[in-house]
Amino acid sequence: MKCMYCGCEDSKVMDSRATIETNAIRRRRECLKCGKRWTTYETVENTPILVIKKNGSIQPFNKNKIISGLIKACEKRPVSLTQIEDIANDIEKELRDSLTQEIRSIKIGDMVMERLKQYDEVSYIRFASVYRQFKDVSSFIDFLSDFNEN
Amino acid sequence: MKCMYCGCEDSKVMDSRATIETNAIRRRRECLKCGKRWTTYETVENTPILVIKKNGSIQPFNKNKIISGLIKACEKRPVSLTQIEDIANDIEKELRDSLTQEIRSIKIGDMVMERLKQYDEVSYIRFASVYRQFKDVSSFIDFLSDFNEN
DNA sequence: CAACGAGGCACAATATATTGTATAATAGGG
DNA sequence: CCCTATTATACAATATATTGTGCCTCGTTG
Repeated sequence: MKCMYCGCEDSKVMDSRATIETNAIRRRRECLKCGKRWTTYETVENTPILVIKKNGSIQPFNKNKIISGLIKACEKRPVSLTQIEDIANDIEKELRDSLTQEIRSIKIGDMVMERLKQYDEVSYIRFASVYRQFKDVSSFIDFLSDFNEN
Repeated sequence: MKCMYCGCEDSKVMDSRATIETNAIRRRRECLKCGKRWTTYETVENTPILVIKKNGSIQPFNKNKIISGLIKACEKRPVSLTQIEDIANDIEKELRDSLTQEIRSIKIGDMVMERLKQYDEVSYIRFASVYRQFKDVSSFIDFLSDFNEN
């Protein structure tokens, strides 16, 4: 592996240990040229999560779409960015764990609502009212999906 | 490494190749028990970037703080989420490449302004005007830092 | 539709990583 | 401030990964 300091092409492993969950391997590497050391992690490939929108088109899942929607819904409300990130991370984790190939955008909309309700009723209601113009709540996530192309 | 399918503790490497940039190693693994295969990547550890706020306190850099600030500044403006992400990613990359230990929040504020100006003058001006109440532009990033604790 | 690039698969010879054991340093929690 | 968890470091014996070559498939592109 290339040295992250001098750019030298070769490095050797000084130590390698499994992490607690054994889901990753931590290695301590040393550059063969400059002798500097650094740490690497070997982790399972993050296969993109694909989302099927209501019109049938497919888009890669984008956590920031959820975050941006929640930021607007929670403006001036006691929901911190950290909590918003938690919600989005939690949803991503659940989607990855589900192992389902087909994830429908309607499902993601439901997951956002379900979690937001637990954090702040007002944001939840605002969330619903802001997007009242949509036929149903699930359309919201399609709106988020479209945000990319505006 | 643990099998991502059956949870078995052991797997072996079938194939390992350096990626184009030699910044990572891609391995093809096979579970010794269930025989299923998957791909892993060994990459350099993402060491947290630490930001020194104006009052001297230190916080980990959080890309989402930049994104959330830009989302508000670019509402109803022709700046897409993708472009906002590009700005934030570009800043993170520059910070990582700088190898500077000390990154002051004022610097990040400047970097955001500099890039936003290139994307959309109106958002840039709004950005400046919204935060006019602060003594100077650089205080904005401290505001973002505080968003976590609101 | 042909060309191309990327990824998956296989094999064999060689070089290198892994693992246990042990000590020290550091950061976070109580 | 101490206890604990995590990471860094070292060493030695053993097991395993790496690398070149070649072929196939799939998706993208001109």
